[in-house]
Amino acid sequence: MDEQPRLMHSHTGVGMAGHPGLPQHMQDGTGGSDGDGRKQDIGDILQQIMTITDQSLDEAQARKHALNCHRMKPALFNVLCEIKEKTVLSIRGAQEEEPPDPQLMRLDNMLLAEGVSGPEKGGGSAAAAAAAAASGGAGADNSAEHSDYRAKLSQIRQIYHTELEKYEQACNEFTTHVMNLLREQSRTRPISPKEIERMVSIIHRKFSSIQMQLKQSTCEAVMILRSRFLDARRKRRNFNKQATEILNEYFYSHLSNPYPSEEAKEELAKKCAITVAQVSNWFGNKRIRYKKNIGKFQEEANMYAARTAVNAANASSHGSQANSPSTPNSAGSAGSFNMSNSGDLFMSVQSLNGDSYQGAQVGANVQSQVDTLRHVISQTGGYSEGLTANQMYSPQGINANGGWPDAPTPSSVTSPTEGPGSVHSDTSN
DNA sequence: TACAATGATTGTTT
DNA sequence: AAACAATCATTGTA
Repeated sequence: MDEQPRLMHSHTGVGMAGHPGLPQHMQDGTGGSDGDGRKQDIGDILQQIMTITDQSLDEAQARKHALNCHRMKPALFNVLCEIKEKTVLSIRGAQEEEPPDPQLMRLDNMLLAEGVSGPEKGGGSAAAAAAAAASGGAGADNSAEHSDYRAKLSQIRQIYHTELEKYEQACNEFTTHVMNLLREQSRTRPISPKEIERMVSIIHRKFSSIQMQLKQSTCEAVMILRSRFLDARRKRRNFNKQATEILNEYFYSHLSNPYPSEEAKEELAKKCAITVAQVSNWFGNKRIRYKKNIGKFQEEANMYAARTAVNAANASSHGSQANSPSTPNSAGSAGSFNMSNSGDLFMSVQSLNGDSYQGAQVGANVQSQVDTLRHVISQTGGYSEGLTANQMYSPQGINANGGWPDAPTPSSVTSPTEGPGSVHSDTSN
């Protein structure tokens, strides 16, 4: 590729350097035609080359100086530069364009997004927020983990920045060194400023490839950190007792249709201090595990049913005795709704024994009361054995293939009345 | 330490 | 898009 220029360098270099010391017949160009003479000249030149290392520094400097002062030197030098420019640049010109490396851009983007590069504080908190969102956890109880995560991240960040700085410094040092060297040599060797620039850009490219390795390993470290700290599956915490109770109360009081609407989920999430997604997960898990082994959950079901029944009974008796609006817990309308539907409620319960019961056609509040009262009946009637209770629950709640009846969810049918208020009244206490 | 319980994820189905 | 089913990984307990 650059064989030609290199040959030219060495040739001209030797020729020029040896110029002051050449035999006279070479210098005035008279001995060129003589074959024996030429051989002799070449022998002389070789001899000079061989002894070049024996020269003292002063001697070399003197030769250099003589060379620089030669009257033909500037013109000749320019010509050499020109020739070199043409050959070298035309060869290398093609590969000059450097398209932005997509991988490098990807790494840069990721480092920026993770808060490793970019502004210190904003980046860090943004990453932490993103992490919080990704993990889907409640902000309050894993803030400790997040601070731990942030600490580790800033550690990575610090290493990254010191390394990056080191690389940059080394790159600059090396660049200036090479530039000085080239500039120095350019006085005796045909090196144009353009070529120096080119050399610098080559150096920068080399160093940036080293930087890319640094970025890559930093990205890997961040990914490992993320998976370690933020993979919710690894870091899961059981919900606290209260949250579990709230969820279970809702589940067992809506046993025939345990599909909370979006509003209900939001309300539950709020009450349990968890996310809506977690509520959905919980209900998904609960439904499937309940269905898989109803017997196992019998005791739990009875317990929650009894508890909710007491609440329901209290509410009913209060209503019939004084017809008072409601407890402070439940909104006035919800309370009166329950009250006014108490008649329907018992009708529904009566019809429970028949096949005509259609959960979807009954208001959700009524439905929850029905679910509750099933348990009440099972308890007060002395049906404490699992088998009897199973007979109470499963035929209505779960269809032949094991799923819940394909009834519309409360939200689609009764959301105006069901919503947060009803959740509240169902699960309060 | 083994095992059950449990929250989350993933892939499939509806 | 939501639900289901299977599975993973952690937590709690005997």
